[in-house]
Amino acid sequence: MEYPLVRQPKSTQADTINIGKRKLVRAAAIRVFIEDGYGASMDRIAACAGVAKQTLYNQFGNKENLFADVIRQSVDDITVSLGEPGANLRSALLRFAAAFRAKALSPHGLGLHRALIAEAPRFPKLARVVHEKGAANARDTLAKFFQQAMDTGQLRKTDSQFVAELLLSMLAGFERVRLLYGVKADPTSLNEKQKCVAIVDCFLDGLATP
Amino acid sequence: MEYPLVRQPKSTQADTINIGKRKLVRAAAIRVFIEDGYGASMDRIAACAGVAKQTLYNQFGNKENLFADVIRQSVDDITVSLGEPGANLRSALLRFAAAFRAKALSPHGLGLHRALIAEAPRFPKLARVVHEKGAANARDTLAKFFQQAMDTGQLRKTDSQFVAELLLSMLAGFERVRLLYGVKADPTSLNEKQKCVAIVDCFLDGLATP
DNA sequence: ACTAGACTAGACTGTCTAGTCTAGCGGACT
DNA sequence: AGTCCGCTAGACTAGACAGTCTAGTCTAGT
Repeated sequence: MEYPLVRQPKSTQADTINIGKRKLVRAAAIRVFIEDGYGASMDRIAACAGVAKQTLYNQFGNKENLFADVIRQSVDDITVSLGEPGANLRSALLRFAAAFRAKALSPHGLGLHRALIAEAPRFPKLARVVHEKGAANARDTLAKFFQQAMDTGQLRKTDSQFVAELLLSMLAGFERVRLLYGVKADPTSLNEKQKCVAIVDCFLDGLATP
Repeated sequence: MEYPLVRQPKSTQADTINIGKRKLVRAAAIRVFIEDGYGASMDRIAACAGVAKQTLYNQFGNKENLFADVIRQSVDDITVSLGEPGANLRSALLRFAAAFRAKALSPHGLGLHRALIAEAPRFPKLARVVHEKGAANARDTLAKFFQQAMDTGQLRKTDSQFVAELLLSMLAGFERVRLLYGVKADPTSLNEKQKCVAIVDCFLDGLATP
């Protein structure tokens, strides 16, 4: 049984459509979809939003739209900023590493990832868009950053797109899979910060100028 | 519409239960589950196996059992062998890299991965077992290998479990995600073999003795 | 020939869920 | 006051699907 997060202040909107309700529905939907995937029922989302089911349909038309809206919405929040390339390469990467891992390995990030992987065959366009706005975008930003570092001789010259992918893989590869499989045990002796350092240093040593 | 892979030779078993049918069902089920995930209907699996639905229930009791059986079955085939550690570290890793990527990035491997990630919350025990027999097993094998290499001074001493995870991440991190999201385009300029070499060399440089 | 038991095709049941519909409520504007 | 319109609660429809059941077929062993 699900209970509403917030009991709306009775609605006081003059607009043709109540924007407050829309936000309420979105918040509930993201919660429920992340928890249960696309299989979650509209009844449950409505209950969880503290709203009549009809309101879901008034606002979003159908389930696909609601899912797409909610997913697109939350991908915007996922992009991770990267400092300026010049100053200190290593410390910029360390900051990025920590921020990226925090998002990718959070329950929210994992739930989104799971739901989308599961439904990618059903919603190929949505999946592509999310990948472009999320992972591919992060890769391209990193790649540009690395390209500059290569041009200024801070890194060995090589395919910048590929090494960007490599760093992202190292930051959220095996461990993300482990968490997606629901396995808690981490046989590693390192804490979060040590992992970031180890990854970034391994990466930089591998890419050092000869 | 689905058509049977093989039209059974009419069944000629005296056993209480027809083993030929069992194999037929398993083969169809793995195909269909990999394609559609756990949501695939029993009717479709039966049609695809060229078998009556009742036979599925005779053989496996219910859908959960069939799914678990089929998944467990196909994880056994996924383990990748690793040569002896002594001889040539780099070439052993290169062989491993190619074999691992071939399995992890194949449509079969990806389908299995997708189905399991989607259903991990519903089947936590199954997910844990698969992770242990698959990824965790590969990691432990690699870790043992690296530990020996560290003991003999071929690699810098560090947490062998962690670096094993790191290599696996590099081999199937970003790219696996891209494929799971159904994105075909690879902006990278490297071919499969070049990727293996680049990954292994980056890894070895990062782990080189000082 | 007869029997046992696994198989088949397909009808059937119960449940679940997306989506619709209806009746009534209560602000907000005229 | 009266109308508009989004809201609510909940009944309802239609379709999908797991799982069961039935009637009848085929094969092996006796």
